[in-house]
Amino acid sequence: MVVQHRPTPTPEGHKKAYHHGSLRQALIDAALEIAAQQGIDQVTVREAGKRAGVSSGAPFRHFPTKMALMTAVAEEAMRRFRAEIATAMLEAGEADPLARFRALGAAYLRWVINNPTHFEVISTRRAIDFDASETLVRLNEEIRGMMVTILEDARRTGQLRRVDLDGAPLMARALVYGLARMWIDGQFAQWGGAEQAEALMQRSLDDFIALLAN
Amino acid sequence: MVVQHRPTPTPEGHKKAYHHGSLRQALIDAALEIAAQQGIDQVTVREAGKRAGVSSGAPFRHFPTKMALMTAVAEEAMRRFRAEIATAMLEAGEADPLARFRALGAAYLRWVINNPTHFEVISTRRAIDFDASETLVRLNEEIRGMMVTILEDARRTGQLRRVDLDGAPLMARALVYGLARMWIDGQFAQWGGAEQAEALMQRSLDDFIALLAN
DNA sequence: CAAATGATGTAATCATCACTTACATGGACC
DNA sequence: GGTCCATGTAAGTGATGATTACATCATTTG
Repeated sequence: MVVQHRPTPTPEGHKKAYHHGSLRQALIDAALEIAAQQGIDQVTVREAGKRAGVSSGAPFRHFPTKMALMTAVAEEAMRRFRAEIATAMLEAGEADPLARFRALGAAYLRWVINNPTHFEVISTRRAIDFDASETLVRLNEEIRGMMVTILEDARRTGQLRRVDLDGAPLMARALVYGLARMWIDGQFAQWGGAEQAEALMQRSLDDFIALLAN
Repeated sequence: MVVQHRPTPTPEGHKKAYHHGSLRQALIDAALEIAAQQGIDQVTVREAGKRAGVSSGAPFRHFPTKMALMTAVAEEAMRRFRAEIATAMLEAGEADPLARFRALGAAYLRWVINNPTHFEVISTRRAIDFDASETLVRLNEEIRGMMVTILEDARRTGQLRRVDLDGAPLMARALVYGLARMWIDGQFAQWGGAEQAEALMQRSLDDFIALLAN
């Protein structure tokens, strides 16, 4: 269920307050929930309002358009996505660059498999106004930067084969993004469920790293 | 404008016929046109009917739902896509397998860049019922089959490095699909227009082939 | 040839959606 | 206590997918 956000929790038995308290966040949470449960196209402003316990017009006090709401949803999703990757990077610690690259790719793909519709929101930019959100642009750039830095490290320590510095990051991004989108777009369906797909993806990642390695 | 399909052309001066003649194909063409001009989400059954010169209810005589219309649209798009790739394969002729693989990838990516919304229809399966269409399943499998065959040839002739037979095709697909979707999803926007994006993609393809090659 | 038939169109209608407008509520500040 | 204003409600607008009842006309058939 949707978590009710109230800075001053209503005591038991009190009648419903006219003002929600933190409707904005409640709407974002509700939209994330609808997306996860029923898919991105099933998210409606009305339903988000309903789950937050307000009327169909109330959300428009906080978001001028549905796209603005979905953009806020994307920011929340992107924060979670980046957090998962950052955690994996911390766990990878001082491993060699290609091992760190593998950890990053694996964390990326695992999050996508576990949160397909949330990844769809942030990757397919159809429902959001990506460039209007500094947060989205920054977080996206941070994730890209991590990958570039790792591959630079790999090159500096002589782990990379004969690919120039510009070539490897784009290739790596395209591969990981391609695997992720193949999952989102249902092109892994015939190969079984999430576990099997994740295994195939990680194997592809390993194959790629084997090609990259010196 | 939308081409009017009439098996028995109406003589000049005649009043408009009550029956369209080939409304089904006209609707598909109209939907393709709307998608190309205004994006996939702007396609409405009403507008497709309007461009075909019929009322808003007429399309439902030929397609039970909007999804059925979009599935037919996807079939037409997929036919064109496969035709472009098949032509490139013919032109590549008897070249060595990796050169043929490059030609396939380049043709794939070129078509995507020139027909972004049409590729979006067939890759993002959100608006269509992919599995319900034998045509879509077959054409998709044909394209995938071409790539697998080429990479098998490459392996047989000793062109491939140390990747097993299962690994290379998935990696190759994911890379090409990833580049294509990055374009569709607007992740190449900061790097310039279509020409520059195509150059970057083909360079990535070349880098990948260099890694694959023995 | 003329009537029956069925495919294919129209017009009107419905429910749902994003979004708007007019008004109601109640907390914060003086 | 009174005023202001952010935030909510209720009702309504126009677009859309889809349905229904009816109109038209090509084709078949006696």
